[in-house]
Amino acid sequence: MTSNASPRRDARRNHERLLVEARLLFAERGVDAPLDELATRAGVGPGTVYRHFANRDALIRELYDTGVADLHDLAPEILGAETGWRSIELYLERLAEWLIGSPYVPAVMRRMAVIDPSYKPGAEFADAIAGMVARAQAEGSLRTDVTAVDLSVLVDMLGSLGQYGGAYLPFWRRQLTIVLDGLRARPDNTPVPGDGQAFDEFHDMSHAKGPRPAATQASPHPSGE
Amino acid sequence: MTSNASPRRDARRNHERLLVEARLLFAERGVDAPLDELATRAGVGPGTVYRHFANRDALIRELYDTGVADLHDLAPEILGAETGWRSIELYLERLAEWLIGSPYVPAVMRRMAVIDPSYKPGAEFADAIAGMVARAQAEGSLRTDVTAVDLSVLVDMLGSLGQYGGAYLPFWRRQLTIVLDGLRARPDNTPVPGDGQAFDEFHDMSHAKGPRPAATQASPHPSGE
DNA sequence: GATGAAACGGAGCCGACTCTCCGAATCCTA
DNA sequence: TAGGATTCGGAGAGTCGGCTCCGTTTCATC
Repeated sequence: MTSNASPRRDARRNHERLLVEARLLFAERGVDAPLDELATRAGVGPGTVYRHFANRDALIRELYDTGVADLHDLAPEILGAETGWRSIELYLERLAEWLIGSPYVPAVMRRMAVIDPSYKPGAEFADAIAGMVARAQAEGSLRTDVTAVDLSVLVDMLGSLGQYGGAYLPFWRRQLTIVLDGLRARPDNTPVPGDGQAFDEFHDMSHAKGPRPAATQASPHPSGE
Repeated sequence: MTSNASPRRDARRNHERLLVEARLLFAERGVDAPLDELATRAGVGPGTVYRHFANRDALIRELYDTGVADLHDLAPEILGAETGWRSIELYLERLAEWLIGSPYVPAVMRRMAVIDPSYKPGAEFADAIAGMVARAQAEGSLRTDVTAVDLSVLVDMLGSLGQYGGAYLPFWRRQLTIVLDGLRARPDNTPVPGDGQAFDEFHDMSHAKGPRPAATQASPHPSGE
């Protein structure tokens, strides 16, 4: 919101091209892909990249913001479903579909946590999701031993299939079906072990800076095996 | 198996240290992390890194091989379970646990596909897994509309939680429970949509070079939103 | 169309990373 | 413990990507 004067048409066009190509490039090669290549792909000079985005971090932040805006667009349909169970179905399906179609998102989220850990737009979704879960559980359709965080984690798990590229796109709904069947309230379900997490922890988790090292010990296979 | 002469003790020790630190480093910062930092972390000079691994690709290949060896160690317990269903449980649990504890694996697999797409050790697992699935389905415990590939994909999904770092480690079994409940044969399951994939396709998928671009279009949110 | 302002392109500087080379240090054998 | 071979350490050459600067081009307005 600096000056309300419209930028020139060519500037606006280049800005859009850069965002579009950045999503493709970051999805393919990670958020550290050379920005000179971004320039080439977008058909502009390197200088133009830096005119639009002060540096890589600024570009990542803008991609992050458009992602959050996407989520806001999805919310009404999901939360407004006729039954609580239908909301759950839509939540998993729409969000997983979006994640799979936006494979740059996980890397951008993780990098944002490094750039500015205090930046948490979208925190307002927490209450809505918790309400959705409570509704479906009161209705008797969703098993009562899962939490809103568990659902969000399942969404991320399904979304991780986006890493597998376009070849997998026709198949992820198979896993979605299995997960949804596992979420139904049923007398003979195995109880979910342990306690759920708070929603705050989910933000930190889904934006994890990277795997914490402690878990990785030496492989039992010394070397030349 | 080049020369059977043992390397010097310090050489062997450094080789192990480098592998251990490489797993940590690649998990934290990706497979493109600077090798000079690997040297620092392992407490050796940069020259030593290149004495042990001709280049980054050689290091990645060796990490890949130790991972495949880990899998060979896991196979007997999983395949030798008393019931078909128990095999399925162990397959999901043990492999997911391993993946989560080895967060360098996905990146290393993807990079290996780039380095040498023809290198596919572990292809011999396909028949064993297919047999395990057939056994559990014949037994009536595993739903019949899932394939061996579906299970492998579920393992990768669970394993993707390793990306979330140590903070999540106590929780992934919650999602495992849900998935297992979704895999049980039940009269009122939702049929899994579409056809399953061949196992060959799974190798290419799990080693996907990176998300194929086609799926990522522009966000509907032009820019300054 | 002329004019001023805004945006563009790309050459080039700077810092970071990869990998090499060789004198110094360490290890094994006798 | 002495000798010979192997390995180590780190300085430095070469390369690559991030980012800047400014002459040139494009755009909006009159």
